[in-house]
Parts: sequence; C-alpha cells; structure tokens
Amino acid sequence: MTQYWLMKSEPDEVSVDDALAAPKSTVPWTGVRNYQARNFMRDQMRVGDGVLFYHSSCAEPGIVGIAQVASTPYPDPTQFDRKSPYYDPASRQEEPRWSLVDVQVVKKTRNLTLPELRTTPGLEDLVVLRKGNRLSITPVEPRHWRQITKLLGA
DNA sequence: GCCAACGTTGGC
DNA sequence: GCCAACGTTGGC
Repeated sequence: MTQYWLMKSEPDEVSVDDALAAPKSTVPWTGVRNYQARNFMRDQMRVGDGVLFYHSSCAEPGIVGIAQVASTPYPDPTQFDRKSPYYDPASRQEEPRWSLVDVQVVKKTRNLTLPELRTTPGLEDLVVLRKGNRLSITPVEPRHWRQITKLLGA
C-alpha cells in the first residue's frame, strides 16, 4: 500500500530546482542523521510512495513540489566520506549506520507556505505542524495528502 | 542572532 | 537506568 511522506530539505543544500536539474529529476536523500527519520526510509518507504518536498531553514519555508520515492533503501555514502559534513566515524562499511532512498521530483508546485499550511482548515494535525516537531521526515495521512495535492493542483 | 524544543552523550 | 549538559533543528 502506498504511503505518503513529507521530506524537508534546506534549499541552500538541495532545492527542488536542484533536484529537477539532476538526472531523472532524482537525488539521493543524503545527510539524514536522526534515527527515527532513517527508520522511515530504511524500514517503511516503498518505491512509488508519495513525497511532499519541503523547503526548511529558509526565507519562505513550505511545500514546493510533489515527488516520489524512487529507490529501495541503501547506505548513505556520505557517512564514509571524511570530507563530508555528514561523515560519521562511528559507522563501519560492514555495518552502515545510515541509510537513504532516492527521491524523484514529479512536479514543482507553487510554494504552499508554512503560514498557509498552519491556517488551512483540515491540516491542523499535519505531523510537521505539531508543536516542537523537528523531524526532517514525517508521515503524511492520506487525507492530508489528498487535500494538499488538490490545493496545489497536482 | 535568538531561543524553544527535542535528541544524544556520558558520568554515575 | 537516570539525568544534566550539550548539540541541533528550524521558525522567527
């Protein structure tokens, strides 16, 4: 069964435009160093799952595109790269600690901004809007997915 | 830059 | 296993 997710990216690192410009509009979701977010990618995501591409830590945070999970999970190569900010000296090749999936942008949309999300009736309990939420990957309920994709005309 | 909220680390 | 200290996230 198809599931739905919201995935945060800092546009300074990988924006929706960067992803669109990549081969097959697909980017590896590198740099996740939170176990809960990793577990979503490693244990629950399936190819074809729907993804809301979200820009965070920027002037106008919000949902900026529709994407999909485009690979099964595999080890995040940046954990073994000494020059990467995501290098993890505690992770071993035989037993990688961090996994990721590839994400393919299906459609760039307008920016459905955080203030707009917060004030849209029906989205009050979207996981990413919950107080104190910091998770970079959160599940999205089917009804939220339907409402948001409709709002975006996607 | 500030700071609330949360996650991780490490001493005990 | 507890919990204080510290680090990170991310909106503002």
